[in-house]
Amino acid sequence: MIPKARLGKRSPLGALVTSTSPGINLETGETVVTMAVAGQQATSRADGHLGLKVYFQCGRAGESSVDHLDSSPSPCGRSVSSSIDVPKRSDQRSPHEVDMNELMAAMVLSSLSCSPLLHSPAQPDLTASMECGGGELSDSGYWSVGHAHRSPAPSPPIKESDASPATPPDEGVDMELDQVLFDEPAPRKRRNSVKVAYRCLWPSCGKVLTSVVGIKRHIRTTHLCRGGEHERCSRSEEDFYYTEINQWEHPQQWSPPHSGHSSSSPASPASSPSSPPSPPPPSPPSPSSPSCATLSCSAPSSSGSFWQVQSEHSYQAPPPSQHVVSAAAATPSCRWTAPPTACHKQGLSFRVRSVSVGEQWLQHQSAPSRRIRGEAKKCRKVYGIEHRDQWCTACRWKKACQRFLD
DNA sequence: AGTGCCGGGAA
DNA sequence: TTCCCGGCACT
Repeated sequence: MIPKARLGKRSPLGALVTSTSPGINLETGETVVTMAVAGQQATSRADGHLGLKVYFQCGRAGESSVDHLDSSPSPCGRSVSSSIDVPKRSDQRSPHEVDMNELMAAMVLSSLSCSPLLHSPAQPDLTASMECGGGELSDSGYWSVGHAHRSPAPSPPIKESDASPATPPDEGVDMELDQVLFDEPAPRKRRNSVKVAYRCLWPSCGKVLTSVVGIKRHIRTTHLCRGGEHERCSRSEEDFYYTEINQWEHPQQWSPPHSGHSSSSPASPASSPSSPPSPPPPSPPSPSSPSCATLSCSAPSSSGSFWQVQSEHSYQAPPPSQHVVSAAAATPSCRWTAPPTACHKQGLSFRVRSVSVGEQWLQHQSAPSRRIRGEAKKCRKVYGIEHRDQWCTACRWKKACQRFLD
């Protein structure tokens, strides 16, 4: 869900950035996955159990319309559309084969839509696509390699109820935006230099595993569904309870889970997102519950990308003469709180919150361009509008107050 | 609605 | 450069 209020009038990419979530055509039963990134749009349509088609289209988002395979080529000269038609096998395909087709489609989609530098076969889109397609393969085992070595955080769980277009957790898009907006080649870099592990966030657990499958299974079996009575929670809730941790090649940059700095680690019960001693098992996120959706979508993944992104609010940059509050040195109690938490430090008011990459993008949209509203009294408040002549010059000119600095 | 202040225009 | 203000962001 993109809050329209703070998205800004225009995208820094110069184009309307949209991201539609996978939807299911009720008439045809198709699963349609559409991505639109900065003028590129890709649509993946998985024909349920009949076949799989991937549509990819480059062109302006505004003028593009998805070309179906059997339609004539796009009349738009700037649009290049291509499609990959996976041979149909309508006769009793196992779910495994369906998933493999979706996997292939997602791989093709990823290779087409991502920048040439992103050539890893295990793209975050895979996860999104797979899960959007209705089949999460993580339990089958062969996904674990891709998950274990991909750099982005595990994709938020996309439930069947997430077919609503309101919440597109398209991490592929977000990653692209992330790179574009932050001018940061980090994800690409991390791909080569980071090992990924997954840590259980269950209070007083902190188990670290190297694969999503493993950590999910651990959570599901150990914490959530002891005995596996609920099939449902095994599909949805374990994502809440693990986080991705990046182990950099430089060993000193990654502290073990139970090191002395564990107070800042998500495994600490006191600082974990589900810090209450007995965290109520979060109900499966539903589109009708924004807070739940935000939490569920952001908590698992943002924890993983947390280390890279959480201090990038440029408006938090201290004045030249002041100290630097680094992300790593932030108050631990503020770092791992899922709900928005305000930290006040030496007059600086800033928020540290676990957010998804998309949310971070939104924050970066608004944050750098406008300084945070100061809490100090301003000339207007002190002197009142009737004594405007006593205001500082900046206040008189409706500029940032120079007299009562924050 | 009130406030802070960015961006931009006029002098 | 100085001064002013429209309008957005935020509370």
